[in-house]
Amino acid sequence: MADIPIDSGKDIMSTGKRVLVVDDDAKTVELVQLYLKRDGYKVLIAYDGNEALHLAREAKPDLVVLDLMLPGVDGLEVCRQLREESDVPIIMLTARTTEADRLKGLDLGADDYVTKPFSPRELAARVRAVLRRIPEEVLMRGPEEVYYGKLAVNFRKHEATLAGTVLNLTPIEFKLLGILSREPDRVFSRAQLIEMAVGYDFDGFDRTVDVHIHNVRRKLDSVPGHSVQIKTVYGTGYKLALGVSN
Amino acid sequence: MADIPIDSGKDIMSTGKRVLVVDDDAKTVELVQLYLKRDGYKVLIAYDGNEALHLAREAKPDLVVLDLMLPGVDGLEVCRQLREESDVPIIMLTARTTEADRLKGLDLGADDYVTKPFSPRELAARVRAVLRRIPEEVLMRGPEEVYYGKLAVNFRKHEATLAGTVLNLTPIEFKLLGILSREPDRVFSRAQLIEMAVGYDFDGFDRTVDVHIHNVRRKLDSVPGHSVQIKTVYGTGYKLALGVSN
DNA sequence: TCCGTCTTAATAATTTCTTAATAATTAGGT
DNA sequence: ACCTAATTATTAAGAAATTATTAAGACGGA
Repeated sequence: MADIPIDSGKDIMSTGKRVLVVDDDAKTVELVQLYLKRDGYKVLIAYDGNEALHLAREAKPDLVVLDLMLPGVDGLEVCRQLREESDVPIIMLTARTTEADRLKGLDLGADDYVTKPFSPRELAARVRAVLRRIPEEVLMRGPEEVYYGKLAVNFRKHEATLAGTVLNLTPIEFKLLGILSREPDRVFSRAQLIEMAVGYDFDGFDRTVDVHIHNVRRKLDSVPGHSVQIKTVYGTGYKLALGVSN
Repeated sequence: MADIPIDSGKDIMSTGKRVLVVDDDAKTVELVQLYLKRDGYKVLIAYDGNEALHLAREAKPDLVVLDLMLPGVDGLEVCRQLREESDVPIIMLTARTTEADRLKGLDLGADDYVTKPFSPRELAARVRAVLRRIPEEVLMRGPEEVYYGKLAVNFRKHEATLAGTVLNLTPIEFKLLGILSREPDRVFSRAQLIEMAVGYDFDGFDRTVDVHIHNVRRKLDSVPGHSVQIKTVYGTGYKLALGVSN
């Protein structure tokens, strides 16, 4: 097999997100743990419902893999409790596959299902899928580096330079400039920019973009003798353009 | 215009929009269906390309979720066909496809894509996101740029040029000129123009258009050596026409 | 804890929209 | 041609909407 995992996941690795695995079967847990660790996640383990709830409150994991069949507090109950306390994504492990069961899980806020018996590979892929809120493809597709005026944006190095000077951009700033650079002159709405740079599930406020754009502009302007600028299109959004040299 | 919530996703529920899901894998379809239904959409299902095209023509869905790997007619082909017939937004489901495949899909007019395996919750969120920005992109659909005489209106750049000179138009002015340019020589009433350029719920009075038209004319006239003009049709409205060069 | 980043909120600055008043033009009847 | 009523053009000012800027708090990671 192509031994390159479906989505390279390497970006996620570095983030070291925490995944809480809840299952009373030690063997299952071990197997899952192995695969998740290989993907670079930190794995927390709970063998029953109470432990799960406790750990979830303590460690605030980024995702919970939850078996429905648990000793003590039932899996569905755990799910409901978790939902009351946070928005942490939940992947349910279940042997039962009736429509009713699925619906129940959905109503309780599960993000995805994996039915037992499952392949740990599949589970790992689903974990990546749930945690992958911003498709890295958005930034990684297309050429490795794009140029516009004296601006160069290198996506492999994750680095932008203007007239040879390295711009010290934060992650969001880099994504914004990357998006704009890919299609200079095209206008992007704030909603589009937010979605592509922050994530489709961002539930904040459009105007956050303004601040990021402002900061990118500030950094662009700190480099003298170029003409790349982010233009405001009143009532619509922003676009990258060449203006008067500064 | 305050207290109407700006649409935090799930408000769309009440609209009951129709989503066509095209995939040959019954399990995938079922899962997607569950999540979309929970969000209040009416879900139509097709298991192959022909069925999909048929249903799309029949039911005119508001959005299509389209798997690329289909038996019979290929997903890309379905995408292309759909695009020829309508502007319905398309979200593509791609398994591990090559870069080339994805770009192809986007070139064919897909609005977004999700790679398998995906979290159904993510898909639901994307559906909301795409449907949310339809109104703002309504002008973007159709041709990216239209020409009339020496006038060019580019919707992607949100920029109009006359004889190569950029016209500095306000949002409403741009929309007005865009509407007129799409169908030169056709007369539009003030009510039509107001509705299309300002909004369905404008509660002001018709004559406001006159001022905007006046301003567009002024900006057109500031460019010498062309012949594009907005003509007044007494008692009826305005239209775009070619007149004597100025 | 310290540091960098993100988000939000408040306020300032800017641009655009609408209205209203007046002038100019048109159409139609005489 | 002339007169009149209706329609449109022009202008400027105040209102409204959008964007810029700044700073403070939240949050997570070294």
